Parts: sequence; C-alpha cells; structure tokens
Amino acid sequence: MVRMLSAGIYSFLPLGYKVIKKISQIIREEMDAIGGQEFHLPGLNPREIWEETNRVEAFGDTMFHIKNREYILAPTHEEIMTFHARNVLKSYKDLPQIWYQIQTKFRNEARPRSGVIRGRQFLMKDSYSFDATGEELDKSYSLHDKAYRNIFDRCDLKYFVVGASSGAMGGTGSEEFMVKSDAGEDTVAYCEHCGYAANVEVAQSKIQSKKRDENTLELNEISTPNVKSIDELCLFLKIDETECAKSRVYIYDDKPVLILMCGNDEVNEIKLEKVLGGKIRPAHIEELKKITGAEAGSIGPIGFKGRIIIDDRLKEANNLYSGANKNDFHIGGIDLKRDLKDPEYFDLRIVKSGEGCPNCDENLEVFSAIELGHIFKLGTKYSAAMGANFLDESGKENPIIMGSYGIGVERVMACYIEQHHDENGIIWDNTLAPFQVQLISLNMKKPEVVEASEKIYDDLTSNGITVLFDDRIDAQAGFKFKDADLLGMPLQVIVGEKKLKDKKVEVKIRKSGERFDVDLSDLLGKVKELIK
RNA sequence: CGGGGCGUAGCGUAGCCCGGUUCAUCGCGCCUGCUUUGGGAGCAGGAGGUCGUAGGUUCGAAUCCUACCGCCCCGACCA
Repeated sequence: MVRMLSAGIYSFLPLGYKVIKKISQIIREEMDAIGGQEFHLPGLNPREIWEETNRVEAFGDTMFHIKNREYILAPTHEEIMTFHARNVLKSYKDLPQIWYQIQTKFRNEARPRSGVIRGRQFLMKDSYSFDATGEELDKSYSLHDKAYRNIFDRCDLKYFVVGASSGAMGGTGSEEFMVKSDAGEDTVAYCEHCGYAANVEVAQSKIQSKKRDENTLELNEISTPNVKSIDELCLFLKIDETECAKSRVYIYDDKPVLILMCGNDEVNEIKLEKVLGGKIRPAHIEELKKITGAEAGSIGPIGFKGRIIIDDRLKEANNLYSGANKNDFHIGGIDLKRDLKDPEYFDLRIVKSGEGCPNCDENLEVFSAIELGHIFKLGTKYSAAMGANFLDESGKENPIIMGSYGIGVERVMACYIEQHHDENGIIWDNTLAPFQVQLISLNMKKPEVVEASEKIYDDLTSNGITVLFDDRIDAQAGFKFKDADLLGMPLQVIVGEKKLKDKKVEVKIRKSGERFDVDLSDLLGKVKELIK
C-alpha cells in the first residue's frame, strides 16, 4: 500500500493511492457541500511572500529552503490564499468565501515518526474562510465543524472533538478532531460518558482534596536518611502519599518559585506558565542547592525564601510532611495556613486516568491520540499583515476575517486501518476499499478455472464493480487466501475446481468471515446486493 | 540538536571483540524442471554480494582507525 523512500517520505503504491483518492473524494464532496471552491496551489513559493507575515522566522528549521533560488517549500498555505484574496476580495459583497485545496505540504520535521503519521512530506486538505464580520466567521466555522463530522462519519472513524484553548496561531476559537491511538503525539483526557475531552495540558478533573485535620500538630523535624522520593518517604514513615507535600522548584523571571503538589501528583507546566504569565524552566540541580540549601528530595516550603504556589488539592491542609531544606531530613506537622504567609492556590496538576470528569463525575480516561483535523478562527492575523482588506457597507476599509481548517489525509487512512483490522489483516468497508471484490482463482493451471475466473472478472467489471483479480499462476491456495484477508477487500469470490463442476463459486464476506456457495448464474446479483 | 544503536544478495541475518583456506553464513524469496493444488507444499538443479561511501593502518581489511552518508530508537522540538 505504502512504502518508505526515506525518513518521513513515503511512496503510495497503487492500492494505497486508491484509498487516498477515495478519502479525498469524500472530503471534496463535503467541502463543496458547504460552498467550498477547490484550488490547486504551488508547493514552491517565493520566500518574499512568507516574509510579509514573518513566518520564515516563525517556522525556522521546520521550513524547507531551496538552495539555488529564493524559494521555500510550502509547509501550509495561509499566505498564498491570502495573497489571492487580497487581489480579488475587495468588497463586502465578495464575502463570504471558502477556498480549499488538497495538496502536499513540506515540513522539515526534526524527527519523522509513526510511519505516515508524521512525515516530512504529507497530504493535507486545508481550507480558508474569508468573512466580513465575526458573526459571519462563526457561521463559516460551524459549517466546517459540520462538514468535518460528516467526513469522519462517512469514513467510519471513531473520533472525538477537543476544544483546545487557542494555540500559537492566535485565534479566538478552535477545535481538534482526534482519534485514540498509541501512535498519537498528543495526550488527552476523555470522558466517554459526556464527551468531555481536553488536552492534558489544560485538562481538569474532580479529585478529593486533602481534608484539614481537626488537631494541628507542631512542626517536627524527622531524620530520614537516604529518603528521596515520596514513595520512600511513605514507606519510611508509614504514612499515605496524600499526607505528603512534594516540592518542585521552577525558575520564572530569574527568580525561584516553589511549587507544592499533593503526594505523587505531577506539575503541569503549561498550567503553571499560565498562572505565572510567562516561560518557566525547572531549576538545575546545582541551583537547587544554592536556593534551598538541600538537594532534590529534601526540599520543602518551611524556610523557603521566595514565592510559593500550591496546588488546589492541598488547599489549607495541615499535618503535612515535606522536605526540611536540609539533606536527609523531613518536617512533619506542616500547616499551610499557619506556617506560610500568603500562600497562593491554583489548579496545577496533571490529571490521571480514573479521576472524575469535571462535567459529569464519570471516570476520565487519559490516553494518546492523533490529531486528524483542526479548525480554528484566525481572525485578521494574516489579512492585516498582508493588507488583504475589503470595503464594508459604509465604505470603510477593514481586514478580512479569516478561518483556517485542516485535515491530514494520510492520517485518515492510517486511523481507519488502526480501527478496522483483525489478526488477519485490514477490513475495508466499501466506502474506502481500494477494490470492492477480490477474485481468487485457485488453480490457474486448469483451463476451466481460468476461463470461469476471467468470465467472472469481465462480468463484474463491466457492471461497474471494481475487482482485484488474483491470477497468480504458481501461488498456492493458502497464499491467496491469506493475502486476500490481509488486503481486506470487503468481498472475496473464490473460484475452485471442485465447486466449478456444480457451476458454483464461493463468496466470503471479509468482515464476518461468513462464506457460502453461489450459483454462477446468480453471482452478479449476489455481489451487487452484498456491496451495497 | 543531544544520547544510543545499526548498515553484509530482493528481505531478514551470522561472522567483526581476537585481521589470514570454517571468510563471505544461514533462512525466506527469486529462476528451471517434475510432482502437488480449498488456508503459507515436495524433490532435483541454478542465479544473485564493489560487505553503506571515501580515505588510512597492514604483506594482507567485512573485521582495526578517521571522516562522511543513510536508517532506527530515546530525548529536545512540534502551526
């Protein structure tokens, strides 16, 4: 179906390419249905046009540059579409527009991986909407949302939608269409029950906070030789991990910030950056000693000079254990209310599988997923930068309001196969199958078998049915059966010597494994009925 | 870009540490002939390799050294 030529670069062989064409066709139909117009744009672009939006620098090393001319290979097409828009979309009367293309994109990925999932060259459908007002943009956006659902439904993919907070594209709204897969590069939290889905970077969950004990103990220093991790501490003191406050030190704005987490909870650095309002980095090992006087494993809030931020789960907790800022010592009886002045509380933790869904209380599942499609509202980022303006009803000049919407075409194929296979191979549904029927001729050395097979091939194909004919002369029956199951066409028609004597052939349904004999005279009708 | 691994026939591999008539191994595939033919056949014969590339060390290099190229894995990065 597909063969690698080089890292991240794949050739599509005839079978695989047929599938790609079928997927493209479904996308095309749904895009046309919402008023989209298809373009064919160059992959080779003058560098100049990308300088207008400063994206040569923004893409950096992921953009391919041509060596012997000032050209680049397009990693996406916002600039080119905007270029055409500014030449023709001059009036509010020209709007709205939806323009799309299904074409090859080039990205110099540092590390291509997971086969066709992340390549240096890949097929992408991308469309761009051009609107006069925010309300019109909302309309274009929801049209795409609907079209995307139709496309993925028609491809029979089990997917879910993540409402991502606007990413680096600087938009006001966006949704990602995701499919669960171990090959995925994103980690999401998903609730099967209510459909809550969020990237783990922003996901929340319902989880019990540490309750405040009635009696507050005094601070007490405990000798804990060689105890570094929370697990070791729990074992050593025979306490539960929820009684421990784990410390992490980050550097923000050149100053150390101490983060306290409950037990083995992990710090979600994205959430923390949001709280602090800028880039952070974990403190280096040498810095830790200087800042706290102790090494990692013995750090704690008591005596820490600097800002302290605490996860919500520890809100106003007492009787906690944490590091003593002195190697091999911990402190017990910590009361965050009593012992710290002005502690700040935020949700900072990375959610884990099995925790409560923030919407409906059912259990969340955390897993890897592949992004199949992404729709977002761009606003005027590109139109403003490139001077794509229109005149509104009052004759005033405004930048066109844009949206951008992508689908990874190869990813659709990869995800389909991942969701529709068994131990014997692929199970194609008629919609995406490269061929509808695989015709298996069991013994190509017998003239009567050859003759019957060829007649069936002609009958089926002349009736518009697509047939892959396994006419290998020396391949044995077993080979042909295994290969047919592996390739996975929906129907197999098996022509063998014995059944032919009774003017019968066998038909097998790949999906169910069901097989039965059919009279030669009834075959065409039966096949037509089964591939509906 | 950092760390690790690998490159020997179409594919998968042995040999490399310890250079030399066990040095180019084995399996699959491929070609010819005969037999076999409903879930990956049997017998007989046969073709196929500048050992990634370029230098170097040596009487002698798949084997040791250097550089480069390519691929795989882990990490960083990822509109």
